[in-house]
Amino acid sequence: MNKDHLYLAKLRDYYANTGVFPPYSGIAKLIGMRSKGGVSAMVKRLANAGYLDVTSDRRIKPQKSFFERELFDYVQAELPQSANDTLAEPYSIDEYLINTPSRTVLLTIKGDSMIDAGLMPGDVVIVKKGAPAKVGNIIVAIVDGEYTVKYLEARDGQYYLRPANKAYPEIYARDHLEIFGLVVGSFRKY
Amino acid sequence: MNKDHLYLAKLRDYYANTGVFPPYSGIAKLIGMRSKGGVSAMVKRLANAGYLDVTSDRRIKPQKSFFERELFDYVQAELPQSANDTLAEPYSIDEYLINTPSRTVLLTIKGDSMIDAGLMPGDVVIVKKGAPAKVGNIIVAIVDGEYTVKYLEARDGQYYLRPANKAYPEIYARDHLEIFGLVVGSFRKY
DNA sequence: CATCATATAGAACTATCGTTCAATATGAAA
DNA sequence: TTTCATATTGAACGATAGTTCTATATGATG
Repeated sequence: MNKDHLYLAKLRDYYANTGVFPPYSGIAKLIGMRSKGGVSAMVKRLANAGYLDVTSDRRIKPQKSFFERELFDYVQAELPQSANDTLAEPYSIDEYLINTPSRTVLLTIKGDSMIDAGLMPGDVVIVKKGAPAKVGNIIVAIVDGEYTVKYLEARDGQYYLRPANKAYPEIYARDHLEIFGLVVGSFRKY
Repeated sequence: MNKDHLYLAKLRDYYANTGVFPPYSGIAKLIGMRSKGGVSAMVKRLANAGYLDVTSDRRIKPQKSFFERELFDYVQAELPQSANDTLAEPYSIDEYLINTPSRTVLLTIKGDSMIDAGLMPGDVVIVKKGAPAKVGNIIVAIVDGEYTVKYLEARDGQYYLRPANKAYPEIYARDHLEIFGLVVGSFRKY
């Protein structure tokens, strides 16, 4: 068992903070090595394992696996903090939430009209532009030139928008309901 | 008026795709300059403007402003226009939500005890292990060997757990309240 | 304990990086 | 147009990066 996962953890923290990797001498200091040669070997191992990529101009590039996180299960609560975390699955948040980057847009929730759907003011929703929406889906519609996040509903063959908050009225389009995109996810930072 | 904002745009795109900056010769090619000297000057300008930072070991580091535009533009730029969307790359949600990967863990919400806080069953919370928690924060505690996500509250100098759902009772620890970590964010997929 | 594979130390080496500076280009203001 | 400030070119320079190789350390396994 080698210490590469420890090194990887430090590299991840450093990169998350700075957005850059240090030079090999700096990495050595960071992970507690004394030689650049050792770093070079370690980087190659992490590259082989799919976490990093070394470009032709000798720069370290993070790969997908570099951003994977551990998804814990409730069951594991009793388990002591073992070094081996085989029970936690790797998980990439961006990959999980977004699969068509070019058609995907982020939008910040304003107001509490969707609060019963768990969308609080300040939450960011992930919107897939032009995706087909069904009744019951949360969508982004354009009403009076403004974007609105609401449930898409239908009555008597006519679509309308329903907020997830009884304090707000349902919205009926005059003639045509303009749908901007489908809400496929959301996130929030405390 | 100089072209720095164009250069910045290209650097942003490149960085969003790769997670790294090219060497100055590569930047020159990228932005259509013919000399590294010009790049050097341009980088200094962008650093002065607060977008970049040049470290003592001559590495280019993105600053906060470097990422600002993307979130901002996504929210606002989309509003007036509806079709014009070549400003590609989504900024990394992962980067936004997580800054200490090694101490960060994901946990799936079970049940609706935190539903008034906008945490629905199936949502994933981002937990910073061992982070200091204050009263009013949402935390992950270990109760009877299971993870529980609740508000941390205090009464008469004693900590207890409060669900965000009136149908659930408050939880008082027998002797010691074991806190696993602090909830710093959450996300959800529809 | 001895053996073997792998990881790290350390130093020497070369490529390449970013800096610098003078000359030139660009472009706004008068 | 002329003037003036700023941007860019291009080449030379020194510094430092990462590679490489050997020796040593580490640590697992028998």
